[in-house]
Amino acid sequence: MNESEFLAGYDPRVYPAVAVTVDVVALTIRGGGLRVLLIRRGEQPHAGLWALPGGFIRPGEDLPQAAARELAEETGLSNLGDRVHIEQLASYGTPDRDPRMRVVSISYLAFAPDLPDPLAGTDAADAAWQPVDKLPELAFDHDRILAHGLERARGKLEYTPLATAFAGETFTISELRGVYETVWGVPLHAGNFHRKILSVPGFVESTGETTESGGVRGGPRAKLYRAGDARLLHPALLRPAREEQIR
Amino acid sequence: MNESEFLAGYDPRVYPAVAVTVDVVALTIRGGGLRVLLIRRGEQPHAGLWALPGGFIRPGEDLPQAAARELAEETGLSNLGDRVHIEQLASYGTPDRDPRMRVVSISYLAFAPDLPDPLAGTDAADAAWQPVDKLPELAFDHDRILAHGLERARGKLEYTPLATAFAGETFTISELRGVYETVWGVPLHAGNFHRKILSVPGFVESTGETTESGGVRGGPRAKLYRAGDARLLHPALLRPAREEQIR
DNA sequence: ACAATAGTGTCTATTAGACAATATGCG
DNA sequence: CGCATATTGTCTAATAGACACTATTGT
Repeated sequence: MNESEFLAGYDPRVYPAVAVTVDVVALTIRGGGLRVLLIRRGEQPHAGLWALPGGFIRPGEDLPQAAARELAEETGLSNLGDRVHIEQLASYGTPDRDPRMRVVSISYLAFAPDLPDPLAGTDAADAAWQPVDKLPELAFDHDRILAHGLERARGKLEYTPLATAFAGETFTISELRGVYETVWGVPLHAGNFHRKILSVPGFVESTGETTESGGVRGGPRAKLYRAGDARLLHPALLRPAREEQIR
Repeated sequence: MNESEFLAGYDPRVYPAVAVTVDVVALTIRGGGLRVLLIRRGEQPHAGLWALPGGFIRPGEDLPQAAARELAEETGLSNLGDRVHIEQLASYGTPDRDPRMRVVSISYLAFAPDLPDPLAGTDAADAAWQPVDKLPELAFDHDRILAHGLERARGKLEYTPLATAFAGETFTISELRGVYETVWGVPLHAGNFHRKILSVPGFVESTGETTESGGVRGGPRAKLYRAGDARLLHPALLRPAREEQIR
């Protein structure tokens, strides 16, 4: 190892600057479908394209904190705090993923109940919840990040109670089934689903209340539940076998 | 938003430098137990403490490439390429996790069959495979990263064929069972395990060969298998229920 | 011979899933 | 009234796990 290698290996300050950003894949269920929060970029690069909300981390700011800030700031949705579940997704650092400079992005995955329409934030020309099955072209490598987020979300519904994060404070079993059907994109058997949910310890707990009225097309009032204290579902709710995804 | 906020939000160059490192949690099975590759730091900070192999990313270098390089470089183990499975674990960016400067670390998780002893690399005073249940104090927040890696590894054995990455090119069902027992830390029923493995499509495929001899304490020769083409195990191999881990 | 291990057989409790039945409430 | 929906019941096939058995090989 010569001196320049030594320096290159040991002192990061000889490098061109590396910027660190957070990007947020925020998912919700709206209009009967799964939607992701996108902002339209107001500035170069990729001005005019849609992108995930995100931006540079600030000094002294922890990563999850930066993700929450970007989500709130770029959409005008504040006070999200306790209604949104947020977790780290993955990091992306391919050298040319941003034309300006070396940018490493830490992505976060957020699950939200149906929220108000976002307001375009400070550096966004526009912001909207967009259906994940009818997406515009995305800036940078955000299509890849989003695909990764969707895959993660679908998987986590199986073995965690995360589906409740898409529902309101209280919900019916049918509403919960709607979450699974929407995220997984498959119809589920109402009766078996109902029994299965109630058989998983700690998934949901009864509020003792029922809905005010039956469904719009009739039917009895449904019992209301809130999220239970389980962090893992045991046994898990497995998706119908997907032979093609195994290999 | 005033001008300084504007600048802080838009131009990363006004920030103090952020350094990006990769750290690798490399796991193997040795001496009947699960072990992790640690290096003893030769330099400040935390000189003398054990740490995960890792270091700053280099210009033009992709993140997985950096992880593979650090693993090879800091241990003297080269040509690992095709024998080691490596995947991204998580990222850590708490502001004060490194006393020198703001450092964001992307961690990688590696699974390896039993490899030769590492050689201390260029900036490591020492390097060794150390049992995960008898660890020394670790530098930085590496204990947290390692704990996260172990948790991930244990979980992935359930629904992916990753256990084969701990075995050699070919292996017996008993050896594979040993991997599960070691990583999970629980004994498994030999007969039921055997049947279960063979029932999962694409997990293992027979080589048609058997071991050269029986076990050291007797027994018939075992059939040899190699990893199959499945990427997911279906149905999964679930760990015995862990009531305490659910909530 | 004896002990250890590979591999297979069998039985039972549990579970997933198909299907049915009943009751409630909307139009 | 007629239909959609919530909830519960029943049956069957598949599975996990306990246990047992046979065959093979090292000491």
